Amino acid sequence: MRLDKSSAENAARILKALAHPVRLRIIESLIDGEKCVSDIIKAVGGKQSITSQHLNMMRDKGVLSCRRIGPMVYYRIEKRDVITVLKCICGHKNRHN
Amino acid sequence: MRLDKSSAENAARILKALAHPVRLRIIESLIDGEKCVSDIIKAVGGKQSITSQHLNMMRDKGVLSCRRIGPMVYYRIEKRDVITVLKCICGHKNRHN
DNA sequence: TTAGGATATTAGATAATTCTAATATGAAGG
DNA sequence: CCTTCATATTAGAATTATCTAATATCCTAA
Repeated sequence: MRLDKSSAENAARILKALAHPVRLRIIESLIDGEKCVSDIIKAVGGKQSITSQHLNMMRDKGVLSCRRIGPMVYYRIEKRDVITVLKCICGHKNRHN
Repeated sequence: MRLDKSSAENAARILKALAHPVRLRIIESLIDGEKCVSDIIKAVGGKQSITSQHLNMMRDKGVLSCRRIGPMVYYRIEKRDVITVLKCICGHKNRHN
């Protein structure tokens, strides 16, 4: 795999962008396609401001991207690998490894 | 996928356990089998105390496990999924998504 | 042009991580 | 017993993440 210092930092940055329960749920809600912010808020059930901050953070890290259509902003998953990561980690609620 | 609040928290906990460059490198160094602490330290090139703290932290979260043989403690990957996560995230140094 | 809905930004408080340096423990040989 | 090598633990400082609440922006219809 050859994980030199800077690739490790890069990978860690992406993983940090995922490592929050609300952010994971946001990603899950976007698996089947883009959604506008208010729909994301409904899906994850959080406050507007916090959700917006999480969205912004993930966009910064390249995990999500967005486009505006009229007054709404639609977010979608840009780094599709995170879906694999999510599925891989979530298959393990009750298993031991 | 059905990511309820508590599964999301669980998944986030594991991802947090991975989301650090040194910890990723520790995991990489353990892919091909268990290693004692001093060999891990050599492999990742960090300080003894910090490496020990990271090892301990990942053991706490169930990512690693260890056994003592004489004066040495051997760590190994307990949650093999993290290898998939690592490979999946690391394949993307230069790709755009 | 202004009002309202949709989203973003900000500042500051609180909490969690990470690092540092020092000290502690544990095993084994002499 | 002591010493030494291997590892763990600790306390506190420094950094970074998160939440809160308030305010700002952006778009569109009237």
